[in-house]
Amino acid sequence: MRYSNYFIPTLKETPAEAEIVSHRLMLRAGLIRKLASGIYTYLPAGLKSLKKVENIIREEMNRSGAIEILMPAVQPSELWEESGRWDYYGRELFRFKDRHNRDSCLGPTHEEVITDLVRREIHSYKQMPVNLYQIQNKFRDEIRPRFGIMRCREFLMKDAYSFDADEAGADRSYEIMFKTYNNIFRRCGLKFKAAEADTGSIGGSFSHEFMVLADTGEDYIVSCLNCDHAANLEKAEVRRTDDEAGSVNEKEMGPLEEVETPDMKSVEKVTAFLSISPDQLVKTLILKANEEVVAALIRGDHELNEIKLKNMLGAEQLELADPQLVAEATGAPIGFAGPHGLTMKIIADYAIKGMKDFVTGGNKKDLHLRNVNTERDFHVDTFGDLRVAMPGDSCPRCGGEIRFGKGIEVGHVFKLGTKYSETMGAVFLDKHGKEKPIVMGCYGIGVGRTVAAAIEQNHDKDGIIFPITIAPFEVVILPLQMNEKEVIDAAENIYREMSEKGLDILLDDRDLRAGFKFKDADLLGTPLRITIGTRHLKNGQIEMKARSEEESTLISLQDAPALIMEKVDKLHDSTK
RNA sequence: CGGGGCGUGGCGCAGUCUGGAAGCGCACCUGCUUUGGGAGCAGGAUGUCGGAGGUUCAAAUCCUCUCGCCCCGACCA
Repeated sequence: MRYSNYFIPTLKETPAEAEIVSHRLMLRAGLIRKLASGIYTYLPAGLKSLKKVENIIREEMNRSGAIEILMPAVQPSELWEESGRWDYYGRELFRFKDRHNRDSCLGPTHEEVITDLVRREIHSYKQMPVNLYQIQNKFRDEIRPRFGIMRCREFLMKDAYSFDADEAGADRSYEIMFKTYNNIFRRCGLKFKAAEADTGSIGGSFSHEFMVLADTGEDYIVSCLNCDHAANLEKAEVRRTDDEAGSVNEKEMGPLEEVETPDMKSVEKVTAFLSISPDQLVKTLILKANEEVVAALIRGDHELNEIKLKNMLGAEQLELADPQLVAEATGAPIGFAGPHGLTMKIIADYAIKGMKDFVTGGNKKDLHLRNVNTERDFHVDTFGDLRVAMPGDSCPRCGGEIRFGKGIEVGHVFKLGTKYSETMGAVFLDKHGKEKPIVMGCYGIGVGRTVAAAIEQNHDKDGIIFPITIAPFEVVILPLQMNEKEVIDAAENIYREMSEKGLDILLDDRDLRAGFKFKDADLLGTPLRITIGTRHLKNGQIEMKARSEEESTLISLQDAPALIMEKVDKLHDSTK
């Protein structure tokens, strides 16, 4: 491609709206432009990068045996009402009415459409397993779009859906996708982790998120330094320790006593006043799960993980009770709730189990209780893993040291089970002629987000450092003196010869100063730069420099094609 | 939806408090010089000051309403 005939509008200054590095660089390098909040145009170079990711995905999906289809973005409300998600998905669904006043929406995901297709077409175990995927724009009316291409309202996504006759088959399909995703992200040149995750509004029995490790990520992940376990913080299990197991001998317990704690509503204030440490206090949180009021007990220095509680209760909605409800339920204002004397269901974190003579609220204004003990003073309905994992905890699998980090979710694989096939009646006949629901899985990849994540992970002060597999161009040629015939000829020859060998090359044939071309080349992040200038050309030499390396090397004009090819191959090898 | 901030030439901003000729840098156009890390000089073009209404002799500036964008939070593959 000749720069003079192409369109890469770079910016010297950063637009004020861009906060994170990938957003800034994508705007500055002329890859994207915004149309409205969370709605972006891909400019030519941005689109090339997007297409390269798309092609890697397509190749690996096809290799795994998955089959490409294309479903409509416009979907009728009936299907969503059938699955129950017309209401459940909520405000995030872009809805509209057509001219006949029929309710419709723009697809944020395609479980309903694919399940509808499959229930019409698949009737026998002989037709499975099958995995159908598409690469298509998705629409989600995000509460708050942000970070440029990272969280948008319209975005390109690869979504795949697997269909199996039984659980074992579904597990195999999941496993194949898991491996395929590893191949895809490795080929994109990313450093990533597969983390255990919550299934959220997609539902299903288990899932993994593919997280690109980056400080600007929106998710927290916990990973083990010893084994390959990793999990999203909202899912991360807490390893139970031995002292949580033991029961406490009643004879050793101190007598329950009331203590005045005027206006002390926080853990800090109460513990400071009573000269105890936070792990000797138990917080009592009042929550509303669907319509039921429940109490959750958490040690003072721990934090409730609402998702764990939500899953344990099997609740669709869970929220902290408002002050009025807390007063009704406990008889005291917020800050003085305690389990003693409560009538509602009480759920306690495992850490409570081994505690003895702890402090709780007294269910009365300005009152706390000392020497509280489970069983003697109140009954716990269920113990469970309810708290957020924190530094100092150990790996739930191997007990190793765990590390906290941030990540960008670029892919998500779910084992759906029969959630959709049952509600939507996607059934088949097995070997014995018995009717069964199809066992499903679904697998998404954010294509644009993958490009943004790659930039988050690969950049420096001068611009992007694209992995060669997803760079808009593999090589950029900079002829520095556009008024010198020799320079132009050399550039044109290399350009022609390398293009014929199939390389993706940008020839910067603009009549600009050298500095300008260098700056633009660094910004766009093309992995390999060939500089041709009078300075070295008079010795028959040109300059070759990898964007990711500090040093450039002089090579002879004659050897250039072979050496460039060799270097390009080497850069590609690093993603294999 | 709650909190905070911002809308002035293509981009980045000053001017708004305290009303009185719309400015600066970059980009753009012309000419000359320059030419290996975002050139210099000279000249030039470019504005519904987000929009509507109001106050005033006079509004980018004050008042009311409204639209859009960004950040934090709640929410969310």
